[in-house]
Amino acid sequence: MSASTKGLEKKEHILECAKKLFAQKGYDGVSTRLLANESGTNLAMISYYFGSKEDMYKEILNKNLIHLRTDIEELKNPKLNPCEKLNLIVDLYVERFFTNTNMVQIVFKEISSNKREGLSRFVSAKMMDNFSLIESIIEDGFKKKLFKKTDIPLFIMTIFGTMMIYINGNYASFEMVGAKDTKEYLNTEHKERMKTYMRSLIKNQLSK
Amino acid sequence: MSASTKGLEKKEHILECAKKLFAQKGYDGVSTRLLANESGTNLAMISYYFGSKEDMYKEILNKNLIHLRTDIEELKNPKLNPCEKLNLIVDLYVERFFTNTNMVQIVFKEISSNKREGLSRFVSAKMMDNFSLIESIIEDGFKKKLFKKTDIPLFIMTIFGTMMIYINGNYASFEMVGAKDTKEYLNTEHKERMKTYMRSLIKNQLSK
DNA sequence: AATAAAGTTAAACAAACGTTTGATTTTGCT
DNA sequence: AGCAAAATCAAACGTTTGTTTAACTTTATT
Repeated sequence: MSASTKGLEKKEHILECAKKLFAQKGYDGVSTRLLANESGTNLAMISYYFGSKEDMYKEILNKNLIHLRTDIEELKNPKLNPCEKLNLIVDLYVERFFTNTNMVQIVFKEISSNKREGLSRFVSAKMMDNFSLIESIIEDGFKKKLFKKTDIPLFIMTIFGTMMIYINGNYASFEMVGAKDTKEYLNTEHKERMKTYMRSLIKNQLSK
Repeated sequence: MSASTKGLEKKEHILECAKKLFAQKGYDGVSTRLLANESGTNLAMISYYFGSKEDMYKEILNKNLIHLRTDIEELKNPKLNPCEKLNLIVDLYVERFFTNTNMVQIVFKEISSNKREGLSRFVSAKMMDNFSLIESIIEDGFKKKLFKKTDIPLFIMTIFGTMMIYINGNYASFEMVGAKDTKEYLNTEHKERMKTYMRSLIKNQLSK
């Protein structure tokens, strides 16, 4: 293995540890020394690889925000009606939220923070991209007289709010659904339960 | 005005500033010096009044958590059916969320944090109290065959998740609903809009 | 094998942190 | 007015913070 490859692996390892820590404790709650200990690397490696703590944080956001983005070819299939499209897209979000829990937590912490104004706006804008896709599908459903009227922005908040609170709620959330720990909370069974529920939400709120 | 009264007023003023700052930047994002500047007091007053930064934070939580609690006599009125009760309770939550935005933000930051384990569990438990009241009303609706079946824990997350993301979402949220700033975002018009929407959510998800 | 580049380290840096000190001023009470 | 308690202050405390340094080891290339 080449030195640069090994270097990249170590860099990735640090990023992975940082992601987990930021998700748990927030940006200000994670010191460079804690990160160095948890990742088993020397303190100086953070500056060496990333320049600064903040640059590392931004790199995590930049690298991972794309994973939360929905961009699937199937949605362009004209045979699918808006309801089917919506179910498809929400299924995908549940899937991604359940497999990128750390990122979901970081994104929400960032959005709900007023510390790094520019960054918050950037992350918010990325989320808005996701929202607008859903919005257009719902509006299409209106035009085709398939959906009843609802408050679209608030309904989109409902969709994301439900998933956000599920992923971010920790003890409160996983005790609610009767899971005994985080692992059980995020297993396939609970993921499918969420998908089923989200579909019922869409059906009840939109279908005539 | 007596010295002790004046002292209490100042103490309250510091608490009020701290609440706002913690809501914006999180516990670790607010230094005692920043708080001293923003509140126009001397740095030493924080220790003088509260003992420590953490004790002050806990005092904020203890003093304000009660405000998010729902405990109204009207709910015991047997003439109200479960749906009316649910509308009543959700109206109340919207009202409280809109008038205690700082506290909502702090509570959610605390719940979604893994930094102060004991405190997170404490705040989570307080929220669970609120959930259980809603849960019992929905279950009552089932028994009386007024409600159709749904995933109650997830529906409760939907209710709180929608309001949480509205209050916590900052730019992302208030741009979505077409508000130009925070003030407009939280005005009576938008509050009533949220109430109307929440009622539709309850009706569509629960009413047969 | 030699040289340069990349990676790693312990130690040190200045700045910011929460908190305490001791002196000083303001207040309430007799 | 005089005195004790409460409130306020600038300064300093010892830590912790993010970052840098300079010496070193390891790796890659010739």
